Amino acid sequence: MAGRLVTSLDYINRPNPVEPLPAPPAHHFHGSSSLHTQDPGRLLLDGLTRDLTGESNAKRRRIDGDGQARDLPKPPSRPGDSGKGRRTRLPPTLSGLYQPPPNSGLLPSIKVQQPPKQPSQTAGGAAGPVTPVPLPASEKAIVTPVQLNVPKDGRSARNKWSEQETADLLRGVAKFGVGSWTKILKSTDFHFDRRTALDLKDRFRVCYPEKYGTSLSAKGSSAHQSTISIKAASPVRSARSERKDATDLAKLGIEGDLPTTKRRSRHGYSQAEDEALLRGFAKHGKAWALILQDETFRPHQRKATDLRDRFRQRYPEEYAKSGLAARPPVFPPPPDRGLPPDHIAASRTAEDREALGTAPKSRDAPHVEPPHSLPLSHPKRPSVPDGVDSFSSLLQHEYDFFNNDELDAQPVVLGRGILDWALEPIKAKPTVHVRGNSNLWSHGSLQAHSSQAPFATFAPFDTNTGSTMLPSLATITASNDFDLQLELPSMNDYFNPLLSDGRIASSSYFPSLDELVGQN
DNA sequence: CTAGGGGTATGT
DNA sequence: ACATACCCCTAG
Repeated sequence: MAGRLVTSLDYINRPNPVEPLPAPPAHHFHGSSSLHTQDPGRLLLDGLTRDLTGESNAKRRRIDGDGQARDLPKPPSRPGDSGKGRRTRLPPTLSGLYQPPPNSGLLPSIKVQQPPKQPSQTAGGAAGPVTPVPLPASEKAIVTPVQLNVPKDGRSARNKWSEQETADLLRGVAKFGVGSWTKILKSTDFHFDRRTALDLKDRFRVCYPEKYGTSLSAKGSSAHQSTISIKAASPVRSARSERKDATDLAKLGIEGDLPTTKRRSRHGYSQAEDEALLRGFAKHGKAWALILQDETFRPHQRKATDLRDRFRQRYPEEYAKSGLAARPPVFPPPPDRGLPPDHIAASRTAEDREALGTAPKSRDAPHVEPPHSLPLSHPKRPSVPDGVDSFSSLLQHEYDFFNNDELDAQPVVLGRGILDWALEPIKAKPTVHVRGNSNLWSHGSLQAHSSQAPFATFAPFDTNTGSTMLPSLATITASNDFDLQLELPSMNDYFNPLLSDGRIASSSYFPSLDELVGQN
C-alpha cells in the first residue's frame, strides 16, 4: 500500500462540486462520451424508464403525489433497528456516475455517528424565522474526527452508560428476564442511547458479573434455576464499581430476584450424541420426534427441532439428500476462508460414513460436491474490491439498494456527485431543488426562489452570478440537521421535450442515455 | 408434526 | 467477532 488511504473525510472535504469549477469534466449525462460498459447503462436506463412509464416495483416507490419529488427518509433512531445484535449497516450511497463508489469500509455512518440530538430547535416544522448559525470561518467546512465522534482507529466512540439507561436495563430485566436483551431493547418502556442487544448484555454483565462471569458459579446453570440470586456485592466495592445489588434494585422499585428466561443453556453436542443422531436418522428418517424417543438415543436435553437443527448443521449433505433444504446462510454470510466445499464431509469420521452406508468405495476418488450452503438466489452482500472504483461495483450497490428490504429501511445518503450534472451550463436543464428546514440555507448569498413553509426551495444556481451556494455536505452533516429533501427533476422533464419535438416517436421508445439526458 | 426460514443469545 | 445451539413462527 503506497501512500495513505483515501478516507471518507477526503470525500467529505472535497471542494463542493456545485461550486463553479474551472473546467467541468465531461459527463455521461451530457452525452459527450459514450459509456464504456453497455450493460450498466442499460441497467440504469431500465430504472429510469420504469419511472417514466410508472411501471415499477411497488416496494421501491418513494414518489409523492405529484410523482416528481422523492422524499428521502430521515435517518431512523438507532435503537429502532438494532435488534439484531449487530451494528447497523452502512447506508447506501447514491453517487453520480463519475463519482468513485465510496469504499464502504471507510465511510462514516451518518446515522451511527450523528452526535447526540440537541434539545431540538426546528422539530416543530412551523415556518418560523430561522436563526443564523455561525459558519466556519473557512468556506470549506472541515469535519474533524472529533465532530464525527470517530476515534482514529475506526472504532465507535465510547458511549458511557447513564444512570437512566442502567435503570431502564434493570427494569427491563425485571420485566423480561435476564437474556431477553432484544425484548428489552425494543420495548417502548425503556430507552437506550444507541445500544445493541449485545451492549445490554455487556452492561448487565458489568452490573452482575456473577451472572455471566465464566469463572463464576452461575455458568451453565441458568436452565435449572428460575431466578438468579442477587448477592449483595462486597462491602468494599470500589468507588467506580458499577456492580448492583438488591439495594439498587429496591431503589428502582424492583422486588426480589431478577427472573431469567426459560432458555436452556447451551450444551455442545458430544460425539456420542452426533453418532446416535446419525443412526437415528438412518432408522427413522426425518422423524425427529421419533429419534428423540428412540430408546437408543439418550441426548442431553434436546427437542425435536434441536435434532433437526443439529443434523442440518452437522450433516448437511445427508440432510440435503433426503430432500430437505439446507439452512439459508445467516446474513451476512460468513467470509469465505478458502475452505474446500467438502470440508465438512472431510471432517466426518469413518464411523459416520459407516452408519450412513456412504463410505467411499475408493479413497482415491474423492467426490467433490458443489457448495450447498450458498444458493445462488440468495442475495450476497456486495463487496467493494479495494481501490477498485468500478462501474459494476457501483451498480452492485444500486442493485442491493433497490432490492433489499433491509436497505429500504435505511437512510439514503446522497453522494455529493449526484448533483454534478447540474453544474453544466445548459439552460434547458431542469432545475434541481434542495429543500430543507435547515437554517444553513440562510447563509451566504444564496437567495430563496420561493418561500414554502416549512421548507424553502432553492435552485443550486444563482443564474445571475453563475455560482451556487449550496452548503457543502460537510457543513450539512456537521449541523445536526438532516431533515433535508432533495427534489430531483422528473424524468418527464427530460423525456417530454424529446417527445414533443419528434426526436422520440412514442413513449414506448427506449431512448439511449445520451438521447434521454444529453438533449443533443 | 415437520419443513422452512430465519432470529438471536451464548460460549469462546 | 464468530460459530452455533437454541428459539420462534408460519404453512402445510
